[in-house]
Amino acid sequence: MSQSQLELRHLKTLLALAECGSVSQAAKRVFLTQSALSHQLKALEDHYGLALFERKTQPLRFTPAGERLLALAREVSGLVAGAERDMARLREGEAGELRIAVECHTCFDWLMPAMDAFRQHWPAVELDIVSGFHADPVGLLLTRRADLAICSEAEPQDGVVYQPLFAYEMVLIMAKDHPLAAKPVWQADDLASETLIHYPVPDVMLDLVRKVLKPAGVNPSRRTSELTVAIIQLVASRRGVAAMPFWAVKPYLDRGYIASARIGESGLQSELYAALRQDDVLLAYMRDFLHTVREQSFATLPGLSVLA
Amino acid sequence: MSQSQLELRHLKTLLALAECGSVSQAAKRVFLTQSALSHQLKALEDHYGLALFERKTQPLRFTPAGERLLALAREVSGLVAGAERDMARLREGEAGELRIAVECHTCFDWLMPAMDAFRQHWPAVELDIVSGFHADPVGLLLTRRADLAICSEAEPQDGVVYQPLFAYEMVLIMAKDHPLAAKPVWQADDLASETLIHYPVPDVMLDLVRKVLKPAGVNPSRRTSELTVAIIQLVASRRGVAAMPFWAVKPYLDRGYIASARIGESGLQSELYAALRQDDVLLAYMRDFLHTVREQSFATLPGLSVLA
DNA sequence: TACAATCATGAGGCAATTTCATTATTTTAC
DNA sequence: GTAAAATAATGAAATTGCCTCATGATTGTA
Repeated sequence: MSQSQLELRHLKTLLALAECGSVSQAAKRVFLTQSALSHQLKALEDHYGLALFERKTQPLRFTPAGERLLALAREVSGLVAGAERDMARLREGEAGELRIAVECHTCFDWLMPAMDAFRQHWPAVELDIVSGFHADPVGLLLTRRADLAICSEAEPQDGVVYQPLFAYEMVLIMAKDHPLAAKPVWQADDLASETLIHYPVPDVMLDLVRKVLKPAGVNPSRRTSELTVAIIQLVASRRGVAAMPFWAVKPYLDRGYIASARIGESGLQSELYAALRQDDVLLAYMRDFLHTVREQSFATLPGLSVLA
Repeated sequence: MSQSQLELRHLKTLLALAECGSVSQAAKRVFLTQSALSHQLKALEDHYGLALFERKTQPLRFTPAGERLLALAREVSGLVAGAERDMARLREGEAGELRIAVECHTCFDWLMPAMDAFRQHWPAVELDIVSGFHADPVGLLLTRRADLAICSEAEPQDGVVYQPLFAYEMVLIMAKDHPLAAKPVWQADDLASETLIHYPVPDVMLDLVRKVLKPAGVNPSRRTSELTVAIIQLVASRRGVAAMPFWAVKPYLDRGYIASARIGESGLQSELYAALRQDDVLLAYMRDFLHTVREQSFATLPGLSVLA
């Protein structure tokens, strides 16, 4: 019967729990085991003599007591984050440079809000996006034309460190009245007679082509577009199909504009890493930026999962 | 090299540190050893890579980094306290009864502000003071005419529990031009030819008489007054001397209205306890009231010390 | 200068938290 | 409806981290 008092650790757990809707998912978010969180939550409930949430539902529902503690967690976590930023600035100064190289188009969806938040917190750090879509963003790091690169693979390289951001599933989208719209899982062959719509980037940067179509020897006809919304429009108008992150198309799926399918039996998983120069890993504003990206993304994008 | 993150425990330590001005005093306030706090603070400084305060001064001075964390602590502690009150209300309900029996006049100095704060937090609890100064306030508890008694000794009694509040020193006050005004320590004999001014209560409730004068067989002439300010006036006008809590007379000492002396070599220590019925010990509003009293008193009264 | 008070430090003990392994329960799929 | 999968609870073992103890260093004071 542990009688330990409330700690910030507990509040962080509650926040993760509210965002994930399940104990096991929340456990991944705070890098602990499901068991640890189960014990921790039970200890909290014992401490206050109150149930904090109903376990029999999915996603779980908080009780009024749970809601109250959750409200505290929300109030406190912002204050703590602000104080810790100030501590970092006191240690390392206010200024710095953060030029970001981006390799994927959809990244902008989550990058922009994160950059906006970051600008508020670190007004003296020069924040930039390195223009163009480079096939080798990591090269830009070493030649000091960028300070941070967003990439989908962590290829070991001297002097470069990869920090996991998050993982998500790429889904195939098609018109609602597409003949195969009801098929929940598509295989490479199903795409043989389709038109594939994608961003105008080299094939190596298209996971669907590189990981699925090429290995299967399937080569559908192509069409490109720069803008996500334009691709959605083309798909809805039966001009072809496209592979998109689930979180990018969920709003359109919910409104019934298009249909979606899983790619391959176990789905096409995508991962995102931030690459930094080894020397910059400990920079406070760098760490804070990555933290902001993760926080914001998990809070706003549906279907994300934690990346080791 | 501990890398543990910030916890509420650390913030509480910083608050105690700011109020006490020394690590060892703060340690008593949070019921830990000086060593524990020293380790804890060092861990914090290591964690942020910043000094939090200068140890070479008395009272210690916070660095800007320390001030920043202290500010966080102040913001957060209020929020946490509020949430924990709400949790208690959720568990036990809003209402209750809290009738307080008081045995000493000066208690009102700290009791009133505490009661005001409490009323804000527990509007549905009936808060009262049991009128008159009873020689046996604990009796009122058992006959259910009071729910809490303030007393200066913890005499064991069935069904009654004593909770320590705080300890302080009683000092002798006299006119500034009193012949013995420069004497730093008075003994019982020094009072033989004085007039002792005190509240109109039985001798057993006067620590000076019971613990010092009676054992020494000294019996000075007396004069009584109901009001603290009136007693101060009489003392300043050379009508006699009085024994008062240090914290009650400090403002007058600072302004030079009167002089003070220690009573006996090691001073006359007074203690205050709250007596409750055993059954009420776990009542949330009761615990919160006692907590409020301690917090408020330590924050506003000078020279208090912790009571085991 | 010595003494008292305060603070720092390292080692050791202990308790709180985490993990592991397993069982119970709920949800999903067929 | 049952089987399989996912999720949560539980107890025991292990680890981690915190606190205390004992002692030495430092600061302020008579």
